[in-house]
Amino acid sequence: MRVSRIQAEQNRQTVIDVASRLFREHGFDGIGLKDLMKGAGLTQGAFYKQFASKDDLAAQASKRAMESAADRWAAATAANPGDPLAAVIAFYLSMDHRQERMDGCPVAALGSDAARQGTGVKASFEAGIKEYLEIIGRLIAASGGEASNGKTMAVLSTMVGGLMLSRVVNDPDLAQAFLDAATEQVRDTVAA
Amino acid sequence: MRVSRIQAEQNRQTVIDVASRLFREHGFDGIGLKDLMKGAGLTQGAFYKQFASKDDLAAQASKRAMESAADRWAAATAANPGDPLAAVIAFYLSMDHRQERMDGCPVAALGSDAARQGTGVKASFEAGIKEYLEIIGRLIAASGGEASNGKTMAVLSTMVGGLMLSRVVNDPDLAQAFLDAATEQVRDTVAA
DNA sequence: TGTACATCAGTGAACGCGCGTTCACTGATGTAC
DNA sequence: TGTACATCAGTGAACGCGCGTTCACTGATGTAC
Repeated sequence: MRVSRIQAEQNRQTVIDVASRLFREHGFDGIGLKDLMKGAGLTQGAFYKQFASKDDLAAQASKRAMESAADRWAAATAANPGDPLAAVIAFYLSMDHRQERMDGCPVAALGSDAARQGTGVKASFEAGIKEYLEIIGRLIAASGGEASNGKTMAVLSTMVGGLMLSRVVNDPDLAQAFLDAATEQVRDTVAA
Repeated sequence: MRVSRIQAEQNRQTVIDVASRLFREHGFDGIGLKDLMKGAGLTQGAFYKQFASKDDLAAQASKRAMESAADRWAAATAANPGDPLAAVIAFYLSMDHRQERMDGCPVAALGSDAARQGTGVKASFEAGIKEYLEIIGRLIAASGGEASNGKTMAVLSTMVGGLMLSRVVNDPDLAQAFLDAATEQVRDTVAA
C-alpha cells in the first residue's frame, strides 16, 4: 500500500533516528535490518526503497547520531548559562552518560567500530568531531581561556578516552575514577 | 587424527594468538570461527575441543591482546632507556600505531566493542588497563614526576582518546593533529 | 471538479550465504598389563 | 620392552538460524485529462 510522499519521508527520518540509537547500543554488526525497520514500525522489505545498502544507512545514522549528540551539548550549556563549559564536561564525564550508550556520544559508543567502516561512516564522524571541536573552542574562549586547536583537540581526546575506559572496566569504582581523573585533567587544561 | 598433548596445547595458544590479532582487525563480530581456526592452520570442528564458546575465546584473546600490548610498551622503553616515558608516548601516538590496528592497543581497536561484551571480556580489559596504569605510574615516577592515580588515568585517557579520534577521521592531517595534540597534552601533564 | 490510470511505498516471502554450534568418525597418542 | 586397547584432538559435514538483499504483488497516492 502506497503512502504519501510526506509520510514516506517521515518514515525515512524515523528509520535513521532509530538506527542512530540502535547502532550505538549494539554496534553496526550487532543489529539487523529486520529489527531496525521494526523499530520504526516498518517491515524489512521497505528498506531498499529508502536506502542503497546497510552501509548507506550506517553513514546517515552516524551523521544523525553526531548531530543529536551536539544538540545535547547545547542543551547542557543552556541549562547552566553561568558555566556552560563545566556543564558539558560534567555531563559528558558522568556515570549517567557512561550508562546510556544508546543516547550518548557516538564516538565513545562506536569509535572502534567506525574505524573499521568505510569512507562514508568516517566522513559522518569527522564532520561531527569538527562540530565538537568548534563547540569546545567557543566555550573555552567564552570562559576567558586561550582556545588553540591543539588545546581543544586534547580536551576532546581526554573526554572520549576517559568515557571509553570507564565503560570497558567492570569495577564501578575504577570506572568512576576514570571519569573523575579525566574531568580534573580537562578542567586544568581549560584553565591553563 | 589425534595429536600429542603438547601439540594440542600449542595449537590452543596459536588460536588465541591469531584471534587476538584478527579480533583487533575486524572486531568480535567481524570475523567467524572458520577463519579464526584457519588462521591457526586448523578446521572449524576442532574449536569446541579447545574453547567453551566464541565468547570464551573473546575473553582469552582480549587478555592475550592486552598482554602483548604491554609487552610492546616494554619494548619501547627498552629501546630508549634515556627517556622511556617519551618513547612509550611517541610510539602510542604515532601514525604507525594508528595504521596497525591488528598489532596495536586493544583498547583503541576494540574499546567500544568491548563495552558491549560480557563480564569475561571486560575483566580481561580491566586487568590489562591496570597493567597500563602501573607502567605509566612507574615511568612518571622514574622521570621524577609525581605519579598520582589520577594523573596516570588522565594520561591514559588522553592517549586512548587521541588514538581513537585519529583513527575515526578520514583526513590524515586532522588525524595527525589529534596525535600531536594528545602528545603535547600528555607531556605537559607528566611534567606538571 | 471528477474520472482513469500510472506510480511507487510498503508487504511478505524467498534467495543464497555464513554464522555459531553439534556430531559421527578417524587414527595417532597415551595407558595398562 | 612390547602388545592391546582406550582416549581424544582434529576432520568435515550437518544443524537451525539470521543475515543482507531481491522481487512479485498490493493498493493508496499522485497525475493527466
